[in-house]
Amino acid sequence: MNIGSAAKLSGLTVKSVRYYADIDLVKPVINEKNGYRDYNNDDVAKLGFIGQARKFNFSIRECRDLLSLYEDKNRSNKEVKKLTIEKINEIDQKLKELTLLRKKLSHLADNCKGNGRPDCPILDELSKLQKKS
Amino acid sequence: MNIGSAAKLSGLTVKSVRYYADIDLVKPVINEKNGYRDYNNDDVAKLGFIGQARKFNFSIRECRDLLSLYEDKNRSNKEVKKLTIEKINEIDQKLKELTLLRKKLSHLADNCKGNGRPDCPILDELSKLQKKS
DNA sequence: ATAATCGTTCCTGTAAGGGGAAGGTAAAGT
DNA sequence: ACTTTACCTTCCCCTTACAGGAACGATTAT
Repeated sequence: MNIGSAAKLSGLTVKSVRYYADIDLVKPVINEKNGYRDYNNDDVAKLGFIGQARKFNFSIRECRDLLSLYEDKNRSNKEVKKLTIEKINEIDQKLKELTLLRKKLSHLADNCKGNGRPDCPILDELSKLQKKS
Repeated sequence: MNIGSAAKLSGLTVKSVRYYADIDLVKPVINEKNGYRDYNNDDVAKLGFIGQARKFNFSIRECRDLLSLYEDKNRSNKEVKKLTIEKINEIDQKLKELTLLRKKLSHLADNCKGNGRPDCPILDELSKLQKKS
């Protein structure tokens, strides 16, 4: 099938599918007659798989790893679980950072009356050169 | 002072300081003799201000806004507070997304034994084409 | 035959700089 | 005075994961 159908079936954009072909992630056969990319059902499954993994925040590099595990029928579920746990840890780290950031920002906001006067504790705070992070 | 000193005093990298000059965020005087950028204390204060705002996750575009408020002695603290609240809301949104993502991922991980066998519920799940997000 | 839709490649842009090359300038050591 | 070292400059490529669009060819529908 052509790229449009493959994109629709896998739930991706044509741009993404073409990009994945460019970076050798999912390489279709090339139709010699017209130069069109020709995708089969297996390719569509891989594309869908990647789409899901991307939704789970896996990078393209990680998708590549997952895909090779996905294609290897003798792979160990240990590696897959390891990748997943690492991703969870990453997310936890990000959550921690964002939570701290939110705390600091709301502290700033709480101290500012927002009453239209020129004095602003937020700007005052931002203008302090801080030596320690 | 030269760019190196300005960078050190403001806690930024030389690359960043030069970049901020390139995008007209903090424009130093140019020394006609040697073409060097010449920063004064006021510039350093602005650079430090930007560095702080960046740490608080404000984008360059937002830093530009904050900076013009910072420089305007008659500004209203209302606008500054508004920007801050918006940033907090953004962070809340991101926190929500990440939390959901974490839940989904740990659900995946929980269902996988990771015992070295080839069957992997994680890959099985990722290979499902999902119609609804 | 013609128009609409689909496909192709190629170029540009995104955010916010990092890395490094090539070359000029200034300060410090000998 | 001379050399080494340190610092400055511009310029270009690299990063992520595509999106947007131009220019042009192929296929399909009217």
